[in-house]
Amino acid sequence: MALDARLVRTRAALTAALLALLEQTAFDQITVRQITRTAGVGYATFFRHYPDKQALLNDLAAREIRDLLELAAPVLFASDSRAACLALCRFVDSHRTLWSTLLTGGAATTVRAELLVGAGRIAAARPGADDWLPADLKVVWAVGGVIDVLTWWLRQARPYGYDRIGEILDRLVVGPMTAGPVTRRP
Amino acid sequence: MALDARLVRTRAALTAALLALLEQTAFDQITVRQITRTAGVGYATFFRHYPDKQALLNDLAAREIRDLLELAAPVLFASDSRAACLALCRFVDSHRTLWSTLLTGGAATTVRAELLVGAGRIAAARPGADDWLPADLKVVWAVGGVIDVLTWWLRQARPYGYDRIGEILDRLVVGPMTAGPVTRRP
Amino acid sequence: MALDARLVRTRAALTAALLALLEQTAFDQITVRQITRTAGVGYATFFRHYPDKQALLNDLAAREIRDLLELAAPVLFASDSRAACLALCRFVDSHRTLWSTLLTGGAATTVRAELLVGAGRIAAARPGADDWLPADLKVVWAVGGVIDVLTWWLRQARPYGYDRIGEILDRLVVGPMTAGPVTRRP
Amino acid sequence: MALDARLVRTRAALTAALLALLEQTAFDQITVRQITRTAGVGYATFFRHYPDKQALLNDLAAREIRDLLELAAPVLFASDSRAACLALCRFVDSHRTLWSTLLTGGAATTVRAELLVGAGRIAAARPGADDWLPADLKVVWAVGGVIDVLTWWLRQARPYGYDRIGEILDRLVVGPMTAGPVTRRP
DNA sequence: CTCTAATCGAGACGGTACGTCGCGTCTTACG
DNA sequence: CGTAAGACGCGACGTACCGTCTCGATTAGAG
Repeated sequence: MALDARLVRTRAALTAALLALLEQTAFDQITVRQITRTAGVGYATFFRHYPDKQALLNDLAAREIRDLLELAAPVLFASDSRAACLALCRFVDSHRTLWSTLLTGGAATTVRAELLVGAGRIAAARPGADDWLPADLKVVWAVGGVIDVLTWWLRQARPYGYDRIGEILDRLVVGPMTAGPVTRRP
Repeated sequence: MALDARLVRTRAALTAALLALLEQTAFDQITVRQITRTAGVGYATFFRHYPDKQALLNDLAAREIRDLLELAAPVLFASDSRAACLALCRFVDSHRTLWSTLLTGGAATTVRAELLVGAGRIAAARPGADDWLPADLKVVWAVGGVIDVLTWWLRQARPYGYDRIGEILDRLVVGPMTAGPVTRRP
Repeated sequence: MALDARLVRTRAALTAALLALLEQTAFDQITVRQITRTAGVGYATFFRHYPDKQALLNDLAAREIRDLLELAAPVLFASDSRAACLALCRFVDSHRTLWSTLLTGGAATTVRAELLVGAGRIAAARPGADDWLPADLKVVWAVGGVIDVLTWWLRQARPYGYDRIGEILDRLVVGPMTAGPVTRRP
Repeated sequence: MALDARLVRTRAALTAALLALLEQTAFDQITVRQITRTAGVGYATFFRHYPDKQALLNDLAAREIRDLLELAAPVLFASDSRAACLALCRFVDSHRTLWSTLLTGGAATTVRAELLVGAGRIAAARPGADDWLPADLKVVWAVGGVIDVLTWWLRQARPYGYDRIGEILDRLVVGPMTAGPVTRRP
């Protein structure tokens, strides 16, 4: 059952190498050779663990995304959306470097797609009330909005506190979905 | 002043070919050879017009994006945001195939980035009131939201009317920026 | 009969340009574009005068070679071979730059072949006595030897006088063909 | 120390392929793709072994030329020049196909240059007596003469025996260098 | 503590696409 | 309305990377 120690070590090295490279370069521009050299691993060894580059990225992202979605799901349906948003931002804040890489680095497209799929699956399981907003647009909207705000946040040099972003998220993303028709400030 | 007729013809052929291919394949997967074959043009000829694949896409996207932004700009600042949203959607609707390709095809990332830059430039020229929402996040948010909704829209098999999407846009994107703090429906 | 004046001018320009370039570069490395630019002539114009690069070189070389052969022929058959050799060298000396280019530049192979053909034709017309040396080898030998010596001569920084080379030619090339079996110096 | 077996096999295949093609085509007209296809080797693989076409030819020629020069050197300096010439011709005769390709095929220019360099190096090591014939001209002359005669020989349909050519070589090339001033047959 | 099988490094290899260059043709705009 | 300029199709170049493969050389973990 327990995996060979070398196996674990090599995969960790590859994952770490990809993350390191993603901080500098777009995913598409990274070559397998760069990854293996950075990881201090033989070139062919890469393919003994992953069928290709994309598989490594997926493996890497999938784990984190699964965790994030467990926190993000309530954002869509929670009764207390503000608390949910705050929890979400606190999670991202505590994995700041990783998520910074995932969202602002070259993997953004993959992560966005992966998140959409995950969120869609969750939403499908909880059919919401019939609404002025189609259900799947709701998902696209929520995921897109969250990613946009988080990406912006993680790009800031002196970042805002997670509580402030949580509040912004709540107002920008959740608000208009639950709120009634637009009402202007006086 | 007038350009050589062959020059115009070739560039048009290349642009059309790329668009055609983008409907089927992700931009990164398209090869220059596919483009030139589709365009009925010699391989090397491509490089006499564009330094590389990306340049052709940029050239193609930049034109449409410029037009779109002239319509989209008011969305951020118009007093009558609903009318602005409707105009925006009507424009996209009347170039449906093209924008469908640009947003749902392989060029999405480029178009998003390009739109962000353009919108950022416009926004910078009009310093808004100091707000609970940072100015650049506002831009990211608005552009991201518009793209997300439009992308979803263009992906629908039997699309909604542009007027309905315009209203959704107004409520989802513009609403929370101009509205006061979240107010729940009773 | 009289050729168009422009025609003559263009051909002269092309010929001169090729010669100029041959001083620096091997013939194979010279491009038609270089030639036309150097000649101050449109690219396509080249092909209105010569079917390709080689044709220009042939045209250029053929004329000089014809002249040279009229002097060189006697070398093979003259009763006074020394005088013939001297005449040959005097001719080359008086066209030193041109022949320097032809023999030490990139056209050497062509010139050698062209000379062989010319000399062969002359030799065929004058069937020599049956000999220990096959007639066609005689031609190859004589032409090769003359070219080798001349090439070496033209490459010298401070060249020998043409009279000295004439004498060397006589001893090296003509001597063994006319002389009896090898006789060593005591 | 021992080279990878695949490496050896591939290089041998490439060398053989080039030789085969050289029998039909001038070196300049041969493409790397022809070579690799003939060798049954991937195109890019060629460049893992040789920086370009010329390098393969050099590699191929250099080996044979080294062997030849070890036999040819005595021609210049041997006391018994006739025996040396015979040995030289016997060597070429026993590698007839290869040398036929090298001298009468498209590689002639390269081989001639390569031979000149090699012979020059050997001659430089043995400063000869001060002579009426400059030392370096002597080398040019000897190498050129040997090549001319051998080339002619190898081109003959029904070739002369190597002994006859050896004698001719001796009389044509060696004779005039060692003999005194020209003496005519009575 | 050994033995054996899994894992590894190294890198050659067949492919495919790249972007460049030169040839020789053929169209075009201009004088 | 003819001609110089140059766009074009073609195809070879040399480079880069992919994913496969074959080598030995460790080296982990079961006996």
